[in-house]
Amino acid sequence: MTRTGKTKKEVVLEFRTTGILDAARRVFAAKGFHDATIDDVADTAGIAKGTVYLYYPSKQELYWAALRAGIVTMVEEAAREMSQASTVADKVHAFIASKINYFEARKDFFKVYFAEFGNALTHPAEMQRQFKQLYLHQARVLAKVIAEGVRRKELRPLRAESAALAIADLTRGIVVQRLVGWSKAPAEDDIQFVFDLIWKGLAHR
Amino acid sequence: MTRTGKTKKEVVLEFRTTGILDAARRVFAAKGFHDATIDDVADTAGIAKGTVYLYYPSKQELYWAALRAGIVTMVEEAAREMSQASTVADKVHAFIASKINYFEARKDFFKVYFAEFGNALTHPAEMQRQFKQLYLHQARVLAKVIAEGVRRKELRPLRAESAALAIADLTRGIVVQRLVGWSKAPAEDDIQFVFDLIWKGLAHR
Amino acid sequence: MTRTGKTKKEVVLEFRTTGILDAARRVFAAKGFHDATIDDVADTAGIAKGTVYLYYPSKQELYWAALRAGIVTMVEEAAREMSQASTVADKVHAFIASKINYFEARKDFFKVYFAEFGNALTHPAEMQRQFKQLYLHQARVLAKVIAEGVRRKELRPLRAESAALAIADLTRGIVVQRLVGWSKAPAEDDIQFVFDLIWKGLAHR
Amino acid sequence: MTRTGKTKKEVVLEFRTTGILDAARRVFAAKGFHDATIDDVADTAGIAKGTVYLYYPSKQELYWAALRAGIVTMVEEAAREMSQASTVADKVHAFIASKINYFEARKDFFKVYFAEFGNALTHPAEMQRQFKQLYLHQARVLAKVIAEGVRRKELRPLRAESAALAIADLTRGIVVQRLVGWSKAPAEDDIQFVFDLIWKGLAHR
DNA sequence: GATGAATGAGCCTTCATTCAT
DNA sequence: TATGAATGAAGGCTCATTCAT
Repeated sequence: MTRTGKTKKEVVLEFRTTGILDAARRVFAAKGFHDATIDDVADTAGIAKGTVYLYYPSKQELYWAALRAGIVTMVEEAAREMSQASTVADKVHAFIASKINYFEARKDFFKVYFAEFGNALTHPAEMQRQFKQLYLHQARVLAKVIAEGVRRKELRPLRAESAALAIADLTRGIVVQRLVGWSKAPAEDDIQFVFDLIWKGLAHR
Repeated sequence: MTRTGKTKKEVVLEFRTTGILDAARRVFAAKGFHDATIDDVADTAGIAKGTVYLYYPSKQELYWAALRAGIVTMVEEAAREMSQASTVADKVHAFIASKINYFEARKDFFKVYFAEFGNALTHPAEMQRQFKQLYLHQARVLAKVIAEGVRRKELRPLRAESAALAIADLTRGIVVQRLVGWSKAPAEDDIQFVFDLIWKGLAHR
Repeated sequence: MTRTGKTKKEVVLEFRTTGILDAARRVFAAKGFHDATIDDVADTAGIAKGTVYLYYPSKQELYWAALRAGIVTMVEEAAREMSQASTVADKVHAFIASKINYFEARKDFFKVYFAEFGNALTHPAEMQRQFKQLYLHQARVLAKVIAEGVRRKELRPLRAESAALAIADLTRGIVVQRLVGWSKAPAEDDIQFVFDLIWKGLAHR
Repeated sequence: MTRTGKTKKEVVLEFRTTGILDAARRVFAAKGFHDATIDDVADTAGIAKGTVYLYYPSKQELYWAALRAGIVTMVEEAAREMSQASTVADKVHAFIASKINYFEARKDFFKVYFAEFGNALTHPAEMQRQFKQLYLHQARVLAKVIAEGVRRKELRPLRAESAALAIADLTRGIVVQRLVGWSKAPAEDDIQFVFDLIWKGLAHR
């Protein structure tokens, strides 16, 4: 008894979409947006060039779709893991761990994500609302946690939003270090390092 | 009486070089590497397209030269200001202040610098030795300070190199916030915020 | 009781053929041959793209079929109306009136027809025998009438074939004027104008 | 003593412009707008594809430039020759002769001109103001002559504008006949035929 | 040195046509 | 028969780079 709930059309659509997005992620990660060609993506996906255009109307849209797909699940995952933690410390730890682990498993996506970061300043208009919203959303969730911690005196009084973004920066930075090979420590250690650093600061007590 | 010791040839060379680099920085900042054209740069510099090629062999080299010029003075400035500070805390503070102030005064350059950061992962080969060296150099100077502080028990025991890179990440992050307008605080306040955060951490004592 | 003598197959064939041809005429009229797509035609006809190919082997053939269909009935109509007139003058008048009225009622078709006229010189090979034959056929019918009129001294001695083509040109020209709005006169008046002009010439007696 | 009054730049500009326009006319005449490629034009002109774009911003603009160049001189020539004739009959004759002779010497251009005619109805917006103006201008000059003739009772009373357009249609028609080989008569004879037909009409006196 | 006209490789995108279902 | 997803050839246009003046 087929209870997939999906029509065959939907299955094909998802199959293609997934394949193309997957190929796009890999190609964009390897070459960057401009040096990647639709032919590269098509070849990688094992389909013809024109087929890509049946699913995405332009190279730019394909890029955004690939980016969005990764960000959405990243944000979801981080939110989920944070919500499962109870203390402020655990939530901050969960945020850091979630992102490092996510990118550890999706290095290709991280490259695309990180590159888009670099472009954000140059082409702010293109980093459309949706991405900014998505990005700010997770920062805001973290900021709330921090604000709550401050209120409860678990944290020092500080600008919650800026602190949240700082944590995201630190986390991203350590992922880069892992990717370029400057950090060969187990992910667990790096997670602990980042958490420790941001939690206790540099200073000796 | 200062005798520059420069021949006329050298003066012209520097004049052109400066003008082209200046134009390049502005154009690359505004459009990004790929969307910028050599014609844009030439027009901005007020010279002919061919002239650019008399001083830089390719668009890529021009880009790197513009990037390098900015990084070199940034690193020099940071090193100088750190050397003038005496305590570990002051040196860390000097590093942060130096970079925030430098970029505050050179927003165009920061955009180019930041964008290249995004590309670094995608094109590691192109982020040539020199940039990596330059970048790592300043991190290493900071790392030494941190290592020294750890040895003297002024800082908690931690991975000095990673901590140094983390400080650089945090600093860069706050510059971005300032650029996109998420932080409207005076530079002084942001400098203090970053220093404070990294020095004391989040946790309440 | 009329027994059409048509099998169901033939009925379907005609139904599809008519629908496609109808859509083709409208689409080609609106966009021209090159800018029209098979998808446009299929959408307009309310069928799938592939279905068009079940009835016409190529876009070019479809175009010709649409053109031919219109020309055939146009020629038939002109021939019929001319045959019902008795005098030379009436026959010439019938020719003019028939064409102006025909196009008046089928503006879409006229656009396709007129556009093909422009292409005829550029792609003479494509203006296949059939169209040339069709086109020349009606001209020849008219030429015979003129030749007959000349023989009977009802008309001045002149090259009958050229005169026939000239009448066709004049008629086509007035249809264009009506279409672009340069002539807002009732069709009757324009028919009279063309007939009058070609019959009496410019000169005052 | 060089008194060309042209700078070298202007000479080069004109040389290229002429060469490209010439090639464009030939290519568009041979293949039609859509089937002609910029590469075709460049090859015919003996230059590289990119060079075409240094002088014309798009294929469409190049086409219009080629069309305009021909129409302008055609209209000028017709106007000049008409102005040199004194009687109404002579002016009408001059108009017809001028156009037939012009196209006789520029068959390539006529094909482009005639094809554009076919497109005019389908893409009225593209048959920009300038062409319509140019085309109507010559018709209006002729219309004035006719109106004047009507006033002086040299011509029968008739709609001058429509008559002028009719003469243009007849003339264009005979050029087509000559081009496709349906008329092998000397140009002089065809000119006389058209003039005679339009002047006296079909009817025997 | 300085110029800018010329070059031509390269790529996104369209769409007629095919064919498995 | 009907469908529409898939194909891939083709072409307009850009722009880094060259080189004659």
